[in-house]
Amino acid sequence: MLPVFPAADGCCTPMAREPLGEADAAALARTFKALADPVRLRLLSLIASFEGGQACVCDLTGPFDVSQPTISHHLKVLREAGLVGSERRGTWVYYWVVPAAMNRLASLLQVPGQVSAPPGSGT
Amino acid sequence: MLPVFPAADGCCTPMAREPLGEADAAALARTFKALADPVRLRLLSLIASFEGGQACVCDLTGPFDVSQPTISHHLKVLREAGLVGSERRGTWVYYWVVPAAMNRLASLLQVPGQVSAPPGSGT
DNA sequence: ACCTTGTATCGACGGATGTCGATACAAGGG
DNA sequence: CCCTTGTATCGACATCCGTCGATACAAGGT
Repeated sequence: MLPVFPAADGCCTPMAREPLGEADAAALARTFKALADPVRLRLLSLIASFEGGQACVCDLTGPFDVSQPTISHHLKVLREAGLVGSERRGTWVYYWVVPAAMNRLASLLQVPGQVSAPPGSGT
Repeated sequence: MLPVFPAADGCCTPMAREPLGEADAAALARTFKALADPVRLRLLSLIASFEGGQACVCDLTGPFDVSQPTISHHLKVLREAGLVGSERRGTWVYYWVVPAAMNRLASLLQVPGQVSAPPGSGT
């Protein structure tokens, strides 16, 4: 399984550089599955946007049209994917995003070479 | 639907910066769904790794344990997500990744504040 | 102790998704 | 033309996934 921590600009070989192995692809797919839901994406950006980068579940149930158990489920998915961390503080449970995990994904997606030119041009 | 073209290093506001709207989240989730499969991830990196950045379907069916219709299906998903482009050239159909789309996703995922500290990061 | 509030787990259900074989469509060669 | 090769579509099936209500667990106040 790919390590999650060492996120940096050039930490991970972009997947466009050499073919992904089966195991890596499976692990990566699991992570992207966690991102492949509108509620979870909004949860992530909502948590990250909170002051201090943290939010308790009570802050997160309001903005959504889904039930509290569903929010709890989505938070669990994000946590198990390593995208967020959580901690109980008294009565409340707080969540925060794990920047290293997000940045690692970002660097994996990066396609070197060109950024904003139409495909198939010359080459 | 979010535009796919204008990908650049700092083109799009990272989703960690302000809460994603419902529509944007839905569109983004659709894109990540396309990435949330091991076969599609390997296809993507395999295509990108080919010389010239292009591969015909006949190059892509071999490395996988799934049937040709399944590969064709996955390529369709990637194409409809805007992650790859395709073109028929004689008997064969060629695919290439769309760097702008990949880099846009990468910049959206980026969480500012804790990367690899480029020179002069004031935090 | 009890009750209240916050959060997580459980079981169930409907819809989405990955896979296949069969088959249709596209292009070129005999 | 027909046949061969390359690719896409179709229909069917099993599994996965998001959602819910009910309920269990956690912590603090009275």
